[in-house]
Amino acid sequence: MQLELPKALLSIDLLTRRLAALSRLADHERALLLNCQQHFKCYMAGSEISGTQDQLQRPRLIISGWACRERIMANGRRQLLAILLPGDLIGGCANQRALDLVEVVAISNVRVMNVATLFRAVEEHPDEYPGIARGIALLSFCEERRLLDHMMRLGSQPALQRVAGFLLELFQRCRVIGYVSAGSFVMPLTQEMLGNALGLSVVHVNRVMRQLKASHLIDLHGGIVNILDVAGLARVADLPPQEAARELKQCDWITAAAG
Amino acid sequence: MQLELPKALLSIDLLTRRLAALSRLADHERALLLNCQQHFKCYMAGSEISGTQDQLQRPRLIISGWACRERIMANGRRQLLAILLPGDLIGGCANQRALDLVEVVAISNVRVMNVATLFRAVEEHPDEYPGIARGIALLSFCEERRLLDHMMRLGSQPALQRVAGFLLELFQRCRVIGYVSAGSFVMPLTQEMLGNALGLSVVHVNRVMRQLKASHLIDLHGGIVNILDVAGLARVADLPPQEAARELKQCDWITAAAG
DNA sequence: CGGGTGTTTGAATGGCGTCAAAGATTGTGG
DNA sequence: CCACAATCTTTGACGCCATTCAAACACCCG
Repeated sequence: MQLELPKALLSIDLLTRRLAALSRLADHERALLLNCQQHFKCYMAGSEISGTQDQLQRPRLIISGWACRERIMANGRRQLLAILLPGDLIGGCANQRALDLVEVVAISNVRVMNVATLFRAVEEHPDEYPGIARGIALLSFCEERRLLDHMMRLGSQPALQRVAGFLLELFQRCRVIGYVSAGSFVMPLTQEMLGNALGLSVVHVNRVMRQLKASHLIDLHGGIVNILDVAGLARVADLPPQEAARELKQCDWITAAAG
Repeated sequence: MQLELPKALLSIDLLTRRLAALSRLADHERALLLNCQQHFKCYMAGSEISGTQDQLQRPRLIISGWACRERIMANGRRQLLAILLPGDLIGGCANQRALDLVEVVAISNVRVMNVATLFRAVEEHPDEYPGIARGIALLSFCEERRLLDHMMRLGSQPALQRVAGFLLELFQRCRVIGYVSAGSFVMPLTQEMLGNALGLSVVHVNRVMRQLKASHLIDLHGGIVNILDVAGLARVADLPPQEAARELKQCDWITAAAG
């Protein structure tokens, strides 16, 4: 499924894919994306990618690995507000978003690429790159929408549906970026992190996972999640079926390009 | 505390105050705000101010009354994502925010004012009205920050601290717009609505309120909340003291103008 | 091999939801 | 003005979902 291409091509291609799934890109826009290759940077799992202090957030693209936006309360509890996957953007929102003041931490080893020159080019000539501008705005829009979805989980759903909905979201997002094969994807989240994201204790996350496994909805071994029954999972998560496939349009784009 | 001024002056003054608290306004910017008086519209308590369908969200300012952004799950549960007070804006975010796709419902009777011409003027001549543009962006920023705060409550706090923190937020916001007198403000939220906002049952909201009253932190009669001990409430809500007074800068502006 | 980290399971406690029913409050019409 | 309905608040009893504590079990790495 993953072709062996030069690393740089693959990485910028990731952004091109995501943008193209959300917006129409002209040829000169694709060319700009290719020209904006910049230096990479790696972060070890657990290290801070972007802190609360950093005033000027440089726009960066996650190339590989998982990260999260996390806030820590005075009582010491951590809350993961969002999970960031390859193809997601950090920072770079001209009109400051509150989300950009939240600490970003690497979950697994993470490679990011600076996309400051790309952003500058688009900001300075917005009329020349309308497709990219629109795509970037939509990426931000999608993240905000996911944030609201997560808020609904935390406020109005019991543990089982929370976990089911969350796994489904991760599954669909991984599909979009081509990280799902045969219904499985690698999930580098410990159950403690899942708990911190979902407002549940480690122990109870474990129990719920067991329940989902027993219901033959998912399978889970060694950090690899296998979604056995998407529709069933969506039913448990209390999602309208249309909602469950919301990001599927992007997915279609990917699969068409791959086929 | 509330002077008897012509209604129209008071209403546009509300926006001027909020913007001035966040950004420096030049004289011609204040003049623009005065010139952008537009027709008002009233909504009965419980009616929908802005639906999910409305594609083109007109920017509107809440002049009086409370509203909320609410989403309803497939299982029928309501989740109030945000409370909107006089001086808050609905819609009008050029680059679509996901929040603007959430239904806005009037809690009490609500009067809103169309601010489309103001927004258009600022969008078409951004260099001419930098203060207003910045102020509007910051208003949106503040709402997003409150959204994240609320998410922290839902995900990482038990009932008592949730309610305490929420009441404190409402208190501070009411102060900023001059709706607090002698530590009290009118809160037109039923305990059921509080529950829907905080992810708690009506019954349990009631119990927690009783507990807060017994601790002499708040008093509550006939829809009027009296905050007896701000610091104590902040302690219960597990907020760092500095955080509790976060919007106080705006408050200072108001009190200085009133004094 | 041993230590560290993550997973899994049990038992006990408690926070919070549900059910039910009795006040309190407000608004409406006679 | 009172009567009545409707809505909201308050309280008790009960049960379940989820947390906590504790300990055993797996896995990875030096």
